[in-house]
Amino acid sequence: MRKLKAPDVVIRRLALYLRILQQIDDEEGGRFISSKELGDRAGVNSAQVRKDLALFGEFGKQGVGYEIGYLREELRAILNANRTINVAIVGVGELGIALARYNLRRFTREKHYPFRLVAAFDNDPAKVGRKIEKTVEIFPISQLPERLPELRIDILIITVPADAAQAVVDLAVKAGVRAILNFAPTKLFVPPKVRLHYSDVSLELQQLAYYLES
Amino acid sequence: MRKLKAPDVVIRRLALYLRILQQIDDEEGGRFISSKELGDRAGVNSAQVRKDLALFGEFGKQGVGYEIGYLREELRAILNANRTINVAIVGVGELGIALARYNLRRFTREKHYPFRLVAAFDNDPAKVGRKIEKTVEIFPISQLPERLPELRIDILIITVPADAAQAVVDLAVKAGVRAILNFAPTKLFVPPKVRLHYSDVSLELQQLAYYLES
DNA sequence: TAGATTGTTAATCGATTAACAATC
DNA sequence: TAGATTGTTAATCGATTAACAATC
Repeated sequence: MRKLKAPDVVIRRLALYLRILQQIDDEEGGRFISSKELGDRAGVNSAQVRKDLALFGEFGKQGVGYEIGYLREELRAILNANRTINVAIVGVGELGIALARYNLRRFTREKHYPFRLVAAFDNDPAKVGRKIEKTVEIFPISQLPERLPELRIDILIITVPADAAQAVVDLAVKAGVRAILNFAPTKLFVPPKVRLHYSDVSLELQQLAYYLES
Repeated sequence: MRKLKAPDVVIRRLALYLRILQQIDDEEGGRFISSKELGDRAGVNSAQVRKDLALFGEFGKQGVGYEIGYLREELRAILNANRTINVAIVGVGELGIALARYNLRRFTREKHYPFRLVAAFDNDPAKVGRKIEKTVEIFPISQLPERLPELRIDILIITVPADAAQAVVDLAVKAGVRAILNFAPTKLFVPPKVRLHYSDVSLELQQLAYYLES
């Protein structure tokens, strides 16, 4: 039901609020936080904090604010951060390996990090069959259709070259993938029910370049 | 002057249009493109394409469309993609190295790729003095203030751990940095004249997780 | 010329912020 | 109680889309 109403930008901010609450809890252990303070830390207006939260329920007390531990758990539930999310990477190049290790390290070290890397895929015969950090097996991309349901992969990270990305995505969509994070610098096409986000470093750089003195 | 009027989201789309035009030019070599077709390829409305471009001039011909080579050069000029942009990376961990190599490779292989990696910075004595791919020297972070002007660094990429990022940024700001791309999963504070963009993988994953079935 | 497409104005849509009664 | 802060409605702001005269 909630999927119907909340805009994407609100979900992004909820994820940010959650991160902030987890940091506060770890470091300070204070009990209540006002929308003003949470907003300041997140860089948004306090009215926006209250409005974002109000889309999902009433979590605060007038005159007091939000109980930090309670709000944190509510946000974890809303964002599915209270269960393990299985992630796989397609494309075991430099970036793929860097992201894999980054993810493995955070999963090992942080008690609440929900993203577990369960597999990697690549077409290079020299890579297939090997493991990343002795734990994550590398499968051929052709095995995506079987492995996706078998390993209960929730999110697929795409780090193959741009000209290979659409074919990978087509295969994954046919196998029923629901969420994709694409690092390839190209637009991809998926059916509406599949969630697709982009992370595009060279587009970011190009955007920043605009603001330099010419 | 142009810095005054164009919203951030327009600049992002201009960078996308430019990428598309460069691809078309490389592959097909057609002469004109309509706002309809460019919009379809970019995933935006044709009126939006025309409005975005109209902020910077009149680049099209009624009844015909936009001459591809001409529009491409105009966009390259607007976005500063027609000159070399010097980039440096602070934080030579997995991600930093992956981004460095990725950038070096594209600079070598693509004739119009404007981003050149000129330096890296890290505090690990085992890394300082070594080079990435035999070309990019690693300096201690303490040398940021001298190297920034000396190497004419335009954009700084931050890949240090979250708890070290603000100190790095403070140092860079004092040394006059103008644009920063931050990969550390934390909010950073900079004066308004400094342009700061974020690339936050775990926030993206958390956002995607929301859309999964609970 | 007739058809197509631009540049731009007007209409719509959605998101952000201000304001305030309710209430802890 | 008095002060503070929520949840929510109303006002504002800005971005997107539709429409169309101008014109290639």
